[in-house]
Amino acid sequence: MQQLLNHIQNYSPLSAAAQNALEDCFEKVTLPKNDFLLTEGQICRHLYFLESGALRGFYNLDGKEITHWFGFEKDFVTSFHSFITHEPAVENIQLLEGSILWAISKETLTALFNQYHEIERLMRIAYEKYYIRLEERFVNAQFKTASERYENLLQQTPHIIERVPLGFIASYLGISQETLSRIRSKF
Amino acid sequence: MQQLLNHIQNYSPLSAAAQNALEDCFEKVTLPKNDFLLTEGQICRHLYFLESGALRGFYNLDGKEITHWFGFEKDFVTSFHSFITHEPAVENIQLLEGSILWAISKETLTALFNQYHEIERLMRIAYEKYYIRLEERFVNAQFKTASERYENLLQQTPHIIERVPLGFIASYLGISQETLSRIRSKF
DNA sequence: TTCGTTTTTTGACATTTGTCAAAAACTATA
DNA sequence: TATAGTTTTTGACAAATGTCAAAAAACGAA
Repeated sequence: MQQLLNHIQNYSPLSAAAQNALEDCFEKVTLPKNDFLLTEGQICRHLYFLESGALRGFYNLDGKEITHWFGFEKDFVTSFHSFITHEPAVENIQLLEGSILWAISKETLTALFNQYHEIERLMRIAYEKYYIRLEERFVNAQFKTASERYENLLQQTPHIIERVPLGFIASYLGISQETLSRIRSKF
Repeated sequence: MQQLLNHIQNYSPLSAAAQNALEDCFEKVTLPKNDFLLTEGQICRHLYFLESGALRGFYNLDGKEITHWFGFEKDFVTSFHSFITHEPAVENIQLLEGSILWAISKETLTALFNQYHEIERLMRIAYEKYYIRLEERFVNAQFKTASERYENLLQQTPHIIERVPLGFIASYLGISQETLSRIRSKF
């Protein structure tokens, strides 16, 4: 929990009262490897902070699992579309490692926003960060070649390669596993 | 200006005081076709609301212009990365049509956030909307074929095709102009 | 309208990436 | 350490998309 409070105060400082309120409202969740945090069709009603561990978001397309994002330590994770719109999620969230998470429901978070301007500010800033992170992934996906995307990954988030099977990484990069394997053999 | 106030109150209601503050802080900008709102290397210090007209964001890669987004009526536009991080923009923003915009500087906006919780809330909600919009574009870019992306565009934002040259649309979809032309000939 | 410019389409070919099947390498565990 | 299961690599070929050059069409100003 302290890790969560420390982390978010990199975004914006919090009063003691707001910190206490957050402590009261987040609930600890411990899950083993391969468990699901969410399965498609459910409405995702929680935002999670990943204290330790790793997970992936994936959806099914023509019988194949398409992994489109990963979460690691200090990431906020949720099925954003479902969480924001209250529509059923199209994706699954599955643990890649045994993990410790802190969960807060949308209702509780909304109540905190009403009570503490500073918490809503935090969220506004978090969205900024996540927006530009996504924007970068978008540009990579749309305008870079498969090799460039892999090299980017090597340079910017090498920890992913060490912790995640290559099959998941291939679809994270938007290429087939075979192509990824061939790219890797050229180094 | 009234259009701006109406539009954002779809997100979240505003007190009269907040509305007046916004009215005082946004400045009207009128620009002719082909003018630049921003050129690469500049720090983008403003957020704009596009009341009427159209524009594009593009950057240069190997001598080619890569258009990666468009803005139309009722869109908030800025170079998000630059606006958020205060780093020089890698992109240019150019008017596709003569346009009317409302501009607010980041400093002024920050001051409004401090004064009006409800305005910061509005921004938090706006980021939510823009986040899931971008997420959808990302999934399209990474996991859909060129034809699927074009069909998507036809169904979801047909106005783009009517108002923007095909060359820009091709790079918006992440394909070459020739490929786009061939896809179109199949309908 | 006509001329010059810009935009869009078409053709020929090259390159990248995907698919399917099989082999090889790795991992966990009995 | 032997074995079954999983993950990764390799090969052969197919499909999608890109590139370059030229033709055709559309557009705008005089």
